[in-house]
Amino acid sequence: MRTIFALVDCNNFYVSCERAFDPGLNSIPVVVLSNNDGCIIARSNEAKALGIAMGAPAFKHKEMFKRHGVQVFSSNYSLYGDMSARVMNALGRLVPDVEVYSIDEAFLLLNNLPENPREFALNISEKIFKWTGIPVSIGIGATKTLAKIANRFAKKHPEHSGVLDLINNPDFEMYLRQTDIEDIWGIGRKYSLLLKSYGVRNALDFMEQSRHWVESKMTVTGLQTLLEVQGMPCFNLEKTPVTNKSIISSRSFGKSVESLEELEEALACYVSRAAEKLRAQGSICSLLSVFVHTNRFRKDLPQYKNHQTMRMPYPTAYTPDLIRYARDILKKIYKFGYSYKKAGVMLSGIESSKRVQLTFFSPGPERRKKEKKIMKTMDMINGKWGSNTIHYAAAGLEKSGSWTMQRSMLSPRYTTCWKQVPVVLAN
DNA sequence: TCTGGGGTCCTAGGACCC
DNA sequence: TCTGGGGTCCTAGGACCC
Repeated sequence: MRTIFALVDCNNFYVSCERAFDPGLNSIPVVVLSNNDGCIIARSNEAKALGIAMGAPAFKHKEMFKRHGVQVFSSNYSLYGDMSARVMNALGRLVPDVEVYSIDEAFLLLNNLPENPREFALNISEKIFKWTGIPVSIGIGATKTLAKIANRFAKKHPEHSGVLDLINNPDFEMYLRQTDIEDIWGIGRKYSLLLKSYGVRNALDFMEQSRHWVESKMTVTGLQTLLEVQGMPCFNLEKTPVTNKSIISSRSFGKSVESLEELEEALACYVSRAAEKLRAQGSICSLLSVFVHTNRFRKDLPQYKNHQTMRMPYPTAYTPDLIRYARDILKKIYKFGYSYKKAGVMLSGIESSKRVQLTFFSPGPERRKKEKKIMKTMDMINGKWGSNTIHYAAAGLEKSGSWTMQRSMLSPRYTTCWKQVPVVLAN
């Protein structure tokens, strides 16, 4: 029995989330910006048609936004996260084997279907739209990589009605020929330049290369991509969510920051968030890294960046300890006289909190128990009443420092905040 | 004035050990 | 002048992804 993979991808996901609650946005150009309203990270088809590039800095487009009546939104991650969960849950009701791959993508297995995979996929996409208001495209192939390729065509060409099945497709070679080398999943900018320099321009060219040659140029990961394009699965469906091996929390600042005190405050906030994620996956960590850097785009200002990692005396998920260590590192890498634009922390050396390797320095069982209880209580309160309901004073009492984010065009939290739930007036 | 955030995997090279 | 051969572990950096 042959495995059939499908990739479900939400169309222009963040834009579609905004549209789901504001139909006035349909058929006009819409973009969503990154944190601090910095870059453009999602575009409606109308915005794409205006030539607005993914990742372009928003400030360079202000004029054209105005000229073309582009609707601009700050990113609203509570809304997108919740809408994503709705889509994934809906998929789970329709198909037994679902792998949530990213906030807007899921892989499915479509083996042993009673009907034709394409018909089945069309039905999925219709139901998802009906239940959540989010339009999706579905690509079907013998491997994940081929399903990805199919998905691009399903999305780009309306004649497919949002679904393309590449299995036993008579035009298979044509689709591969029309797939640029850099559009293959796993082949990025660097490798596509290299491959093109050898005349390998599209997925069909790539498919015809020898395993040995591809491995010698692109290591085993490239070889896996080759086999996948040739129809041999190297990547399976991963149903169980993986625990992260590293957790990063970092932000660019709303305005640049000079003082050690403000950096400490921002870092304490990032550490709190990272530690929350760490505990949520039932982990503890033994390595803590801190980094800071100035604004690399300001060529007129002196530049500085640095990072340092420390191994803690014993693995922990206890926020106050992590804040303390982060502050120690910061003091070592902080230099007076620079305008800092970004800082962050990374937790690594992650292991399960259930199998704690005790060391000579570990606190006694009584204290560990107490720390665990405090964290559990804090996480529970913040989970119930909203994040940051209680937090450490080190993270700043007034969230008004110049480091806090700018989000001047934020839509309401339609689905995750009672005060902002949309109201329908009947009369 | 204004340029995101968060991950994974692989490899090479150094430190260290016997 | 000549200076072993393996093995492991760790880290930094590069490539990729969304």
